[in-house]
Amino acid sequence: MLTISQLAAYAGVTVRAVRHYHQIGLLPEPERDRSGYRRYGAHAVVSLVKIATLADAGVPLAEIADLVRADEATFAAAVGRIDRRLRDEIAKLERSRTSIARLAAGDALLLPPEVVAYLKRLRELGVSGPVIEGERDGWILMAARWPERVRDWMPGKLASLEDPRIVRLYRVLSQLFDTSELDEPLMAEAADLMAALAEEAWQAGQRSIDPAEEDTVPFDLLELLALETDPRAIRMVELMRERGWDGWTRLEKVPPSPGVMR
Amino acid sequence: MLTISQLAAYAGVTVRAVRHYHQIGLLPEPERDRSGYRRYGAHAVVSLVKIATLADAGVPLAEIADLVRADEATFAAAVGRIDRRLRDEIAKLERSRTSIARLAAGDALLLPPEVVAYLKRLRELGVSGPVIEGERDGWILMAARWPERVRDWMPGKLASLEDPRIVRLYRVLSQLFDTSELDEPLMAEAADLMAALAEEAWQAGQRSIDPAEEDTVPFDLLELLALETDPRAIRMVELMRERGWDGWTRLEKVPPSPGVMR
DNA sequence: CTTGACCCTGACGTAGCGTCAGCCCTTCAC
DNA sequence: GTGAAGGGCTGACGCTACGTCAGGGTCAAG
Repeated sequence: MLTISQLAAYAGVTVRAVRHYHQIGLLPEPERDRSGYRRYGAHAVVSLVKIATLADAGVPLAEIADLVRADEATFAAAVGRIDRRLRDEIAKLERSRTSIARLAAGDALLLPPEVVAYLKRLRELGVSGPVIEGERDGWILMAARWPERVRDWMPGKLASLEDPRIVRLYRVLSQLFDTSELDEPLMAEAADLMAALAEEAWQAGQRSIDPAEEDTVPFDLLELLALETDPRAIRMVELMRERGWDGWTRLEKVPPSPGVMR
Repeated sequence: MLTISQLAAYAGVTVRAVRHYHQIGLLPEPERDRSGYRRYGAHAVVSLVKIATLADAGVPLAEIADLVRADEATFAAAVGRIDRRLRDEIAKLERSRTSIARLAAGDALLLPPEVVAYLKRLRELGVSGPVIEGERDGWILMAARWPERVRDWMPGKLASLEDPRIVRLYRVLSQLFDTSELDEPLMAEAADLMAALAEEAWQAGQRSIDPAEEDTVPFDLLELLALETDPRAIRMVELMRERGWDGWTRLEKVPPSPGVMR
């Protein structure tokens, strides 16, 4: 007769595992000796070896009980189920691994490579940290909802960086948001630049996305993000409104007003 | 501002997951509106998208907090750790899958194919169910401790089935244990056969395994298994002892005695 | 005013054990 | 005889990442 630790050692499992199998009724409780210790015979060893082998093969404990005494059909079905489950788990982990691999290459997991390239270009153009972080977070919002569309947009965005006025705008914004001061003349310059660019896009027929059938939530979040990030963004919205534009990141033409927003 | 379900939907997670992230401090609790509802801004969306993306990539939640604001080296190390962990998990599941595949082919998971072939041969020779089950359980015990050695033994075991006396022995045992009667003359025949075979093996120099340096536990369990399985095995041991052999599955020469065992 | 869709907190459940805590039993050396 | 070591016992909490009630409040629409 064996003690619990001898039994466990024979089957290559821990004592705790054996007690667990007792607890869930997978392995019957054996007789106790006069001091209350469990004493195991050869049948218990055979049972435990079977259990341990199946468990090691990835069979859920709940199914092992049925499995060890099932007929052909039940057995085959169970094996099929288990195999499918394992296959799915493996596939999921494989996907995780490729994601992790992309992680090793920087922002690439959260943003499509095109966006990463765009942000890199901004950095090269001397755009400051805070502005780039705002851009990145904004693109994360967009990419979360429209991963494919964002990729389509990027060539245009990248090309627009050839326009010296746009580069100038980014640099002005950099200067604005890199300190904690409120530089009113500089903000006016930024607003003028943005208004001019918006007007040009408007003339060229580039309206904002049709609000009728579009999901505006990402754009709303974009506005919100800017307002949350820096109180000066509120002032910028005001300045734009004075110039006849509503919004900050997605501009709409409105009658110019000198009023306060909200 | 978003409600919790809008936030969750945007990031593609469940409401419960968001609350869980709050609970473990992964995502900061937002302001509440006057009815106690959580209200989220754009920054929360960005944070949650990051968290969800990393979690989906298989990063443990406990590491995500560090990961989203780690320096280069820490980040690379963490990514390396995570990738290794994923690789190991995949490898384990792959092994499980091959095991499961073997399961689909019968006993093959618990016993080496050679033993399965041996048992199949016994069945062909007309050995009855109970005896085969006893054999199988016995081999499970042996294979659990000595998987390799068992495979080496099998060619000899298989060859021994060419000996008509051994086949006869198996058939007598089948007849004996297939009913619940105690057939004394048949038991005597079985004992005579076993004794003769043991004597022959002994003459041929095939001693039992050297008990000095051997692990006898598997053999002890084998004896125990027989005694547990059927009380008539006790009688068989007595009969063998009268013929000068000790044990039942691993025989040792002893002075013949008509006494009772133990 | 009701109805259905949300929101809240709190708490238990999941799988398979690991790991105490607190106590008993046996054995061995001193 | 007496510690100390090395089992064994039960009971209970911990871990992962949430799912799923239960019991109750809130909001918007018909």
